[in-house]
Amino acid sequence: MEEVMSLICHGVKLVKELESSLPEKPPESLPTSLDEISNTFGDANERLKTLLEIRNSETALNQTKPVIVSRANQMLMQIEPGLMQEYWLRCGESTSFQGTEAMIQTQLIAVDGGGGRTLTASEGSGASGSSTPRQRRRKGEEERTVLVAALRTGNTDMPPDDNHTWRKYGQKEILGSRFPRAYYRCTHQKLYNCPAKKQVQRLDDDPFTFQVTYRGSHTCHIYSTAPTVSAATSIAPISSTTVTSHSLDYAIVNMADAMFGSGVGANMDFIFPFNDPSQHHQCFPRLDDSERHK
DNA sequence: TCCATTTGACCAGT
DNA sequence: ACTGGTCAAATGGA
Repeated sequence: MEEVMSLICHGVKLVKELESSLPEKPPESLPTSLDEISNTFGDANERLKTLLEIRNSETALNQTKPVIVSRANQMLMQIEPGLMQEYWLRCGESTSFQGTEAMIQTQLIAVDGGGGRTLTASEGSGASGSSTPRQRRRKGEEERTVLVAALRTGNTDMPPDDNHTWRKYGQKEILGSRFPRAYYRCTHQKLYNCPAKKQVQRLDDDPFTFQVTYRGSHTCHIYSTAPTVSAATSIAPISSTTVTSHSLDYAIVNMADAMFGSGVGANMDFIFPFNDPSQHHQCFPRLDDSERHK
């Protein structure tokens, strides 16, 4: 891990050097510098992915509860203590910071098949005489569980904004849990038949961490092309296999954006796979009330 | 009036 | 029988 840290640190240093020398730097020398930065971060990224894969497989084998540590934060603090502090200061209390904090997910802790099923119209007739059958969880339905840090400011009861609009449709006391579980569905469920849902629950042993389980994917489209990095940096990547490493990617790009301006992160596409269509959110971003459909 | 949230009840799965 | 997921009526805010 130290190796990865030093690589990231080196990459950050290179970016800083490039930034400071940018005005007088001849354009011909830019590709070399960018290549060097690209290789450094790319190497760190690859090593980090390998490490995290090993770690995740160990977790799965041990069947132990994941340690709730904002690992990316800790790592970055280790790299350069002042860096994170400056990053936070630059971000202040802004939404982007909260989103980033939210995105610093620590582990992909579960992908299971679920136990329920979806009733068909014919078999759902028993639901208290209701004309519409109750939708139950699909067996084998895609499910991604991530841990996100609670907001330290504002309403800490709310899960961090993930740039989607969710409507709460239920809350349950869960046996053995100190905190209730909240159930959300996509606001556009009816309008666009969007099946995306999420469950949010505080962890018993760490009330400042939410366990967020996403089910279904958004079908309410807006992006006809790839979203910009500024969008990507404020939207948590949703993938059953790449959540952890990409979160770190986003965190690092966010830091770069905050440290060096929004352009830097955008220029880091070559390092982090924002161009991967599977990473694109397809749901509408939050709309102002005035813009919301009536 | 519309929309989001709350909350008790219902129901499928185990 | 118990638990978790969902529904839907009631309520409140804009």
